[in-house]
Amino acid sequence: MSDVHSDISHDQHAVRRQKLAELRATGFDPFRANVMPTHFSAEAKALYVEGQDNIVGVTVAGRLVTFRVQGGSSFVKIQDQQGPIQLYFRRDVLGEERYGVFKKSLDLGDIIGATGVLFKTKTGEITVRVDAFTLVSKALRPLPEKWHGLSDPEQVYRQRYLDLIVNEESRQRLMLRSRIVSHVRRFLENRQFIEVETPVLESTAGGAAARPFVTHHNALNVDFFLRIATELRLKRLLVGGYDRVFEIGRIFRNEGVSRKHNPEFTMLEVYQAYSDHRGMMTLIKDLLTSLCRDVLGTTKIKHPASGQEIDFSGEWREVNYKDLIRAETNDPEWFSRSKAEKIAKAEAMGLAVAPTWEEFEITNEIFSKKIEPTLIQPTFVLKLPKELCPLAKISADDPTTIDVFELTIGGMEIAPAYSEQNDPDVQRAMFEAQAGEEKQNIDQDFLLALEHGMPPAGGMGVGIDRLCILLTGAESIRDVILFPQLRPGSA
RNA sequence: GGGCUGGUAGCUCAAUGGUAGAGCAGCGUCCUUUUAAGUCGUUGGUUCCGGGUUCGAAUCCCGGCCAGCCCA
Repeated sequence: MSDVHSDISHDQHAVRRQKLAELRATGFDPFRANVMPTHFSAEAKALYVEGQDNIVGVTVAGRLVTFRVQGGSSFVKIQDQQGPIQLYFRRDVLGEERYGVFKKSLDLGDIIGATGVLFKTKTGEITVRVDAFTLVSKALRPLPEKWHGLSDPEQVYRQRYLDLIVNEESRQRLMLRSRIVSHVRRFLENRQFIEVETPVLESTAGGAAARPFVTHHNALNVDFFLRIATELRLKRLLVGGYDRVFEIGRIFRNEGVSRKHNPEFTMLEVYQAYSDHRGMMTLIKDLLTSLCRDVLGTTKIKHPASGQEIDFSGEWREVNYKDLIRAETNDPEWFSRSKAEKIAKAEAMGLAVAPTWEEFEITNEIFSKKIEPTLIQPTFVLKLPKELCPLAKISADDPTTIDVFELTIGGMEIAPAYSEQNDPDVQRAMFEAQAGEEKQNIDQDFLLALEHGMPPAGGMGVGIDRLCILLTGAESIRDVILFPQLRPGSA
């Protein structure tokens, strides 16, 4: 090309558009073409019979991710949902014209279908020798580099599709999340739990202590809150006679983002009539060990933050909240100390506490900052102070604590569970104590439901995102959420 | 919200006040079992945005945007 100004070889977008235009000029439009694959990549490879080359025919389809041309024969790889499969193109099989189209019109990133027969290369890779191929989508933008992949975290999150194409680790990790959620569903369904869906838009946001998002319904002209928990809805279903019920639902909390927090996240809540928090301990242990066994294939997983190995087999530690506090403060009389003494000790331990804090908040600061991060192996923390969970039953042997556990693994709270409060009068009193001046925020309709009688029940919440962090060895919640929340910006 | 770090070619990264480079990708050759294929040649830049200092700024200063980490 003699005209310097028309040289577009440096502009990959323009080059690809030109290739598309040239294809269309021959009467072929890839965006009007399609292919009917007979197998996914892994399925196709599984059909190969050792020593039986060029017998089994398949049609596969996927994105071109490697491209190695060597004269009259070429190896490429395409990738589908199940991973990559190698294709082998030969000039003497395809003919001069089609082989020319293959070499000149296709680019990395294009989506193609190919029909051919399976064989094994001399290096032992099961490969499709291509008899025919079709371009079914032209990629007008180049893929990120094949070796280093895509590592800019901003682009990984904003353009997750690129991350999924080029970073095998991300693809596997996010696939694993789908399998984890699927397993949780099957596990609970096998135990007669019923999956339900409850409203995201609520007129009072209850069931947890968190700041809600507010939105507006135009036709009704009222504000709604996005739910911060599914608890109060699911308990209404216990009243309604659904004895075992669960929801895997998106929860919204209007708080900061961090390695462990996304403003919208997924929570499993499970309620089982005639059970209690001890029953929930058995349930969560069975659930997690079956997840390890059936999905991960191991009961020992690496915990990158601590360098330890978390072992899900064997007995799980059970320890009372108050005992952990007494040990950490080295003070058997901690719970009878004055507020001033508690503040002084907490500050001596390097914690920032404000004089306006309640005593249980000071104590809980010690738990969440000093103790929780050290609980790497699966640990049931039992008998929490009653102020921390106003929806649980008071312990029979200690009226300052409640019948709950918090399952902590890898230094993270994974699952709190309660013996659910079903006394409507006690529940009302606890709501009122918690609400203080904000009595209008009390969910009166929930209290009405309790007055109709709720069976005794165990209930549990499981943070699915945190569970996935743990089971996939991820370092951030953003790595187990397909599209994590970011500030609006252009990709 | 505060502190620290970063933003340079499509991607991964160099260039520490003096002509912005490399690898991969792209473009043009050679090559019929490759595995980050190889080979010869070659194009490509609003250095995140806006000001300022300077003879001269990717680099120093101020402001802003976005991201990551830590803290609240």
